[in-house]
Amino acid sequence: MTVWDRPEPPTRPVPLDRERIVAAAVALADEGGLESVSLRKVAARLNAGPMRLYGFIATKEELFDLMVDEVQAEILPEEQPGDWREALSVLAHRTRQTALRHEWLADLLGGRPTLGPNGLAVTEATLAALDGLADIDTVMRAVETVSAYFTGAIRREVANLRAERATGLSERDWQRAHGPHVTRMLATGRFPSLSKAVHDGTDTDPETSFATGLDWILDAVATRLNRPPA
Amino acid sequence: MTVWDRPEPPTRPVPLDRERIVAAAVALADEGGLESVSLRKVAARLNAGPMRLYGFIATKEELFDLMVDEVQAEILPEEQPGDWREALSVLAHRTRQTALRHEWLADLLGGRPTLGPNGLAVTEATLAALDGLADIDTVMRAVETVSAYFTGAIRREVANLRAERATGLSERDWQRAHGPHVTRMLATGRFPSLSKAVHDGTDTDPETSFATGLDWILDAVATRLNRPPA
DNA sequence: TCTCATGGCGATACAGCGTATTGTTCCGCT
DNA sequence: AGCGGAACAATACGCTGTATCGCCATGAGA
Repeated sequence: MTVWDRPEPPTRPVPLDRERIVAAAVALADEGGLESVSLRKVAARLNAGPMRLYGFIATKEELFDLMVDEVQAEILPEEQPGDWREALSVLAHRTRQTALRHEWLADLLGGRPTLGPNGLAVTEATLAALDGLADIDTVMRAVETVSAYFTGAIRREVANLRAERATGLSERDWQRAHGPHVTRMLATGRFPSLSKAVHDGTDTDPETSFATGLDWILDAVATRLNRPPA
Repeated sequence: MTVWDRPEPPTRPVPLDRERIVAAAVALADEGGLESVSLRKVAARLNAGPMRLYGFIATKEELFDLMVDEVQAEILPEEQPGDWREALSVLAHRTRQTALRHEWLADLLGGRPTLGPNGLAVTEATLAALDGLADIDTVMRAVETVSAYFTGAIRREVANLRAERATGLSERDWQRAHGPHVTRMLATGRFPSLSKAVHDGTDTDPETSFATGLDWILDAVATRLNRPPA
């Protein structure tokens, strides 16, 4: 019985690990959004049956948690910059960029506490930026305020982006884009300030808008630091 | 053939309308969260088949939009208060309270543009509070910043609330509550600032935390107003 | 070297989902 | 009186997350 007679041993299935699973899930989400991530499709990408995944995750939500943690690795900058303000600003902007690269992240951002290694690292980096510049409680308030801001801002930005994509491609022209409905509503005269804003407002690009709001908030933070611990 | 002989006409089904549909959906969501809102269950509450709903909505997402707009009615205060700062503050706090009454709102907040009548009314009220106090673009930046903040803050608050509920009921004790995982991670020494924060930080109640961050931001807004139009 | 237990894995199954399609039934108009 | 059309119900399809079960390859022990 030579080698040639013996059949190859039945190919043991490619071993799986969380890394590969999460990578597949992220790829799917990048291509078709969160809702096109199904355990079946993820498994299929790895030539496995759906049930195989349950050795590594207990629930679909857990997979989402892993996905979030995975892309949070992209948030941390290579090197921490010098002053607290730049550090926070960089973290915020990198979070935004990550969310624009993985739009589904916007759906998950802030939805659950991020306790994974990368999530903790991001939190650590944020806290570290302000470490020693004020009492702990002030620091925490600052961190929470800043991150609440960019969570919300990113979410809205992505939401608007999708809405624009859905109605056609007009970036300008709220009115014509969002269909006659808004136009009609504004015409009722019940929303004078809104009408004025829509009519006269300059169309600021999202990035500057994001940066401006962030700057305001960092200003506010600045005034609470440095102030001696009373 | 008297009335008594004639059988009652076959009970025509109770007429449906969006209001009743949305009310049923909101009730369902209040009881069991967003994920327990299914078209079948909503319809069942109204003694109807699932397909009946499609006369009033085209898609489940539309139902969600209607639900959001419905509860946004709870945000508008009875009377607009005097100064811009209080107006914005009240709107933010009322949004928060609404989200605490309807936790599922946190899942939807900021997820899609709110173009319904109540949504527009809320936007109008927000813009109106600042109307005339600065050039339009500054006003818009302010509105967006403030609402990005409270969107994010509310989301996180609800997320934490759920996490606490899930792990048991300990409000304090991050560590023991979130299980050994966080404890172990902190013990690695890779997150010094975070450890310090968890260890030494006072446990601020969510409402004050929310209010404080909001105040900071309103301070920041204040410094951009009043400043004469250059 | 043979045997048996073990544990990973695939298949199957189930209940539920959103929605398309297809009947059916009744109302109001001509 | 009869008919057109709309409102409504039933059925069906493809998909979902997950529980369960039975198999079979592998490694340990005799």
